[in-house]
This record gives sequence, structure tokens and C-alpha cells, in this order.
Amino acid sequence: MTVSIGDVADRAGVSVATVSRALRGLPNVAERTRERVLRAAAELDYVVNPNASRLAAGHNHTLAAVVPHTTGWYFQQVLAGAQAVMEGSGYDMLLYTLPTPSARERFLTLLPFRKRVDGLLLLDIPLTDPEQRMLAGLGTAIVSVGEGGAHYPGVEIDNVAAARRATEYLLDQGHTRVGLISGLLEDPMRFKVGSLRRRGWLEALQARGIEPDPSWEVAGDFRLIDGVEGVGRLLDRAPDLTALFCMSDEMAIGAMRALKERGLRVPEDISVVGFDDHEVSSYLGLTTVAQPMRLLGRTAISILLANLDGSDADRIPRQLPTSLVVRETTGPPRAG
Amino acid sequence: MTVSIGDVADRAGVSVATVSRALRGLPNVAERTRERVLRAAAELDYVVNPNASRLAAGHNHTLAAVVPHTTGWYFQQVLAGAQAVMEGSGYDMLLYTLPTPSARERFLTLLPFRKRVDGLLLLDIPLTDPEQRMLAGLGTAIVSVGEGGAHYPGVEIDNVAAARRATEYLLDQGHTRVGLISGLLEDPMRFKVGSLRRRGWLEALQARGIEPDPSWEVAGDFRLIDGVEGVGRLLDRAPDLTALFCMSDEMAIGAMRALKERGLRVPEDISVVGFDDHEVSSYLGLTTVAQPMRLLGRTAISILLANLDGSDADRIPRQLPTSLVVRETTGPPRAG
DNA sequence: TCGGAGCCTGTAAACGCTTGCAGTGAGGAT
DNA sequence: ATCCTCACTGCAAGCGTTTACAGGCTCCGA
Repeated sequence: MTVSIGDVADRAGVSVATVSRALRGLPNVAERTRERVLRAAAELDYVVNPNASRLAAGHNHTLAAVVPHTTGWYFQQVLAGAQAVMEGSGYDMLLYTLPTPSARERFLTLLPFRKRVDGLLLLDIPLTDPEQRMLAGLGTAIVSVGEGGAHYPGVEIDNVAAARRATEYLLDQGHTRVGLISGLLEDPMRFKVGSLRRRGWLEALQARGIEPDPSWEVAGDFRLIDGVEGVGRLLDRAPDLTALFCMSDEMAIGAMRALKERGLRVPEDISVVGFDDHEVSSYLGLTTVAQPMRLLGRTAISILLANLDGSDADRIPRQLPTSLVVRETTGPPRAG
Repeated sequence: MTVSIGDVADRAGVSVATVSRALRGLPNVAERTRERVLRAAAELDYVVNPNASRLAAGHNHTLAAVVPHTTGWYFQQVLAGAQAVMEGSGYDMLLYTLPTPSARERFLTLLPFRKRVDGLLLLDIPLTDPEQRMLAGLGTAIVSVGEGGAHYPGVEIDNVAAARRATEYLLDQGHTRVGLISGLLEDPMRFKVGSLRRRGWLEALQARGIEPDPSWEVAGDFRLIDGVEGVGRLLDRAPDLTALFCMSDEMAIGAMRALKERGLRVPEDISVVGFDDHEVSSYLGLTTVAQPMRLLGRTAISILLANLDGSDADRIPRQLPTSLVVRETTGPPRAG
């Protein structure tokens, strides 16, 4: 039925060992022999059975990405970058999605990637120190993006600096009351990225002698809907805000929608800054903090691959740059 | 080092065969024995080696999705739906991305999924009849979403009816000159979805005795940028259009951006309808044709799974409903 | 001419599981 | 008491590769 390595060996008149070596480009195969094997394999339309190969060789040639969810611009872009590197590497990519606490729990107890995956890319998966240690002790190579850890290498941006920069820009425009729609600050998984960005916002304000009122901030979950609701709660309590910093473009877009419904014009009545540089942001004219999402993914996989084949991963940069993209949703506050 | 089935057998005091059967829940294992095995496995923290298991059993427990690209709302949603079904099914999901003609070519000649994947989900991958026949002859289960074929089952929407419905709505509002920003009509891969939607648009117009001028339509590739450019080319040639039907929400969003830059108001000066019901569309107030993307993905995987385990897939519906979502980007044409 | 040193190649033992087949006992029917 | 049946369990042969090890050959230097 299906053609195996033995069939190729027969046709080429050599042993299966030689076929195996020839096909994988190992040395110690005479050039004439290799050609003969290659021809036989092509004629028979031979494909190696990855299960057999992996069983015998003891590796999986598979990497897995673990993400909170697959919707969301940021995750898609990072994953796309990761995919791009893996494309030619000969590795398969598996995806584990942990949208709920229970899914997260299952993942952490079942550890379904064991014996199945050579490396794990943890994409903004916050873990406690014991959890990190446990995963790291499993013998699977690990690298993180965003939410990092002390027990495996991580790639990230400087969230504090990026948020500080965005806030400073608003202050430079003359704003003094800058609201914040943040992400998951008190969530059960102790998401760190949100607190870092909040710190940047806070530092920028305090550096100008501004002490934000608690009513200036509201927490969301990075989604569009959180921006809509955030604006509602925010402006009810602090109607005098003249600028808004949102921790994701999706929330910024939702926020702008809600502002429009309240009859507020952007940027005339209120300025808005987002985070991520979402595809539609340029079309909406949204001022935002761009982060190199695809590069984050590419870098993470490179580190994983380097670790796996024993080459030096230490020279790969671990912190990637962000930049403020000024567009049309920001301007000076209304006079008076 | 790593604990194998033999270790479990030793600890439970049975043979490996019994362990294998017990762990997989096969009948013909005494309840007491099964419990003993389960306990031993748990104590040893045993995980089966999928490579060995798959090699021995002769299946892969892996499905692959083939997509043109992973960005794009539509693809993400369908994939998310597919993922959701596979979650508990015990199958892994692989992703093949074919963004360029050369990637497509490589995929079709290398057939990298052979011996690796039990089923293929072709997500809007247009194929010639010989190509379809070739793939179908490989013994891998296949199902398509969107671009279908005669040689494997497919899940789809009624593109003609959906586009007709959207266009009719515009006509009902009083429009008589409805432009079209279409997708890939003359592309090298003979993308059919675009032509079907165009047919719907055409039929609706003709049913009212309107014969569209060639200058009323322009082709794009479903992306934001195509909407921007499309509007440019369209309005240069046909400035008197009062409504625009775009084959994707992304293009509609781009189009609205371009319209705004031309100083045209939506819907006062020109109405816009999209297709897909993108997440941001509701926040932009975009009137659009909603299609059940996640359900398309779920259904496709269900068919694949049903085919694989021999159960009856024929009762699963193959054509899924769409609906027109009227929001704020459409209205009657300007008087006069 | 003989001994090595290198290349190549083949042999055969893993790799860790699944599964057809045979075997064992207990229990029931005769 | 004997025979069957049935429910369980074990034996051992795969599944298709990889790879350590052991040759065999050729070529070269002594």
C-alpha cells in the first residue's frame, strides 16, 4: 500500500540504513550511491513516515505556542511572526489556547505537550514562580514573549518606557488630566504587562507633579468592548479628562466609539492614544505605541531553535524597541 | 529517564498489552485491573509517546488547515471555530499557510502533509479540477470551506444570494448607481467567491433594469489597503456613485477612510456595505453581510471527524445562512 | 607484500506502542 | 465429572525509522 524506506532500498539496491543516510544528507555516503537513492525515492514518490522517524530519533520536530486566545491583533501578529521562522525550519507548530482559568488549569496539570513537543513558546502566559519552575524542569525548551519568568528566556518590550513615552506626549501637548483604560490589573493570573504600562503612565504624570485621581483609571481586558465600557465608567466619574491612554488599540477603538456616542469629538474634546498599532489604526488615524509584534514572534522561535540545536542563543536581543506613532487622534486640549 | 508503558506494566503487575488496553478504555479489561493500571500510571506520571502510538496504530490524530494567510478576520474566525471542535477531539491541528503562488506550488508538489495528517481543511484554497482530483486521490480526508470542489465535501454560504441581498437593500433605499469593490476576480488562482458575489450584485441591479457600467467596479484583494485604493480608482472614473458594496469589511473600512479624505460623508453622500461582520464593524457602524465564520470552521471539522471515524457526515448541513446587518453607513441617496 | 587508515556500507538492535492470537480459569450446563 | 463458553490476560510480531557497531575495500606508505 504505502511505500516505505525498504522499498526505496530495494529499488536502489542498497540497505535501508544507506537510504536513511542518503535521504538526510548525512556524510559517509558515496555520491553515486546518494544519487541512486534519491532517484529511487523520487520514482517511488517516497515520503518518510514522521512518526517512525521521530520515534527512532527521539525528537519531535514540533514546537508549540501557548496563547490566552487567538483572536486579538497582537496575538495573531506574534504568531504570524513565529510561523514565518518555523516555515523552513522543518518544525511543526502546535497551538494550545488557554482562554479560561480552567483551561489554564488543565494545561498545567495534564501538561499535554509532554513527549510531543520539543519547545514551548509561552505567549503572554503569566505563571507563578513554582509553575515556572515546574515547567522548566520538564526538559522541554521554553521561551516566553511578553509575560516573562525567571526560569526561562523571554523576549519583551520595555512596557514602562513605552507607556511613559505615550503619556509624556500627551502631557507635552498640554494635557494635565490623562485617563487610563488599563488591562487586567487585578486579574487572577497576575498579568504583569498591565501593571508595567500603568507604571509608565503613572511615572510620566508624577514627573510633572501630577497625582492622578483613582477615578482617572478603569480596568479592561484589552478588547473592543472594554474600551466602550471603560469610557462609560470613566467619564461618569471623571468628566474633566482631556486625554485617554488605552493599553490596546482595540480598547482605543471602542473608546472612540463610546466618545462619539457621548457627543465628544476626538481630538478636539479629548485625545486618545492606543497601544499595538493595529492594522485598522492607521485608517482610523489613531495615535498609538507600535511594538514589533512579528519580530517578537520571530525572535522567540529563533531562541527556541537555537537552544534546541545547541547553538548560541545568548546573542539574540531580548528586548525589542517600541515607537510612538503620532496620528490624528491626539492634539492640544481645548483652550480653557 | 523517561517512563514508558513497560514501567507502568511492571508497577501494576500486568503486561504492557493490558496497560495499553486499560489506558485507552478498551473493553475486555477487568475493572480491578484497570484501576490498578490507572493508579500505577498516575503514580509514575506516565504519558504515552504519541509517535510510538501513532506508528503502531497507523493513524496520525492530526488534522491540518490550509489557508492563504492567517491575517484577515475571516480566516481567523473560521480557524478559531475549527480549533474549538478539535479541542476535545484528541486531534492535533497543523497549519499550512500559502501566501504566495510559489508557496502554493510547493505545497501542491511536495504534499508535505502526506503520512502526517489524517484530514485536510482547505480554507478558501481554489484548485483546478485536476489538482482537486490529485489531492482527493491521496487517501487523506478532505473538506473545504468557501472555495469548494467536486471531489470532496465543502461547507459554504450562498455568496450570490448574500451579495444580491446586500445590493437589493441599497436599491431599496433608492440608490441606482451602486459601485463594487470586489475581490480577486481575475486572479491566477481563479478565486470563485469573488465572482459569485459579483454575480449577486449584478443580478440585483439587472433585476431593477440597471446595467452597471464597467467603471462602477474595481478589483481588490480583501485587505484594508484595497479599499483605500479602490475608492480612489472608482471615484475618479465614476464620481456619481451613491453607494458602494465591498466584498469584505476590511475593504469597506479602507474605503470609508478614503471617502473621508475626499470629503465625502457616509452615509449622507455615499452609502457603504461590507461583508463579514468584522469585530470592529459594529463599532464603526458598518452595514454588512454577516456570515457564520466560526460555524463554518466547526462544521468543516465535524465533517472531517465524521468521515474519519466512519460515522455519517451526510446529515451535517453544507450550506450555512448569512444575514444582512443594517447599521449606520447606509441610507437613502442625497436628494437630487 | 603487508599493515593501516579511511571510506562506505550493511546488520541488527533499538524506539515505545498496538493488536491478532493463543492461553488460562471460572462458572454454568449437561 | 466433563465440556463449553466467556471474560480476561499475555505473548510476540509488527509499525517504519535511526544509529551503534562491525565489516569490507581501496589506497598508500613502508
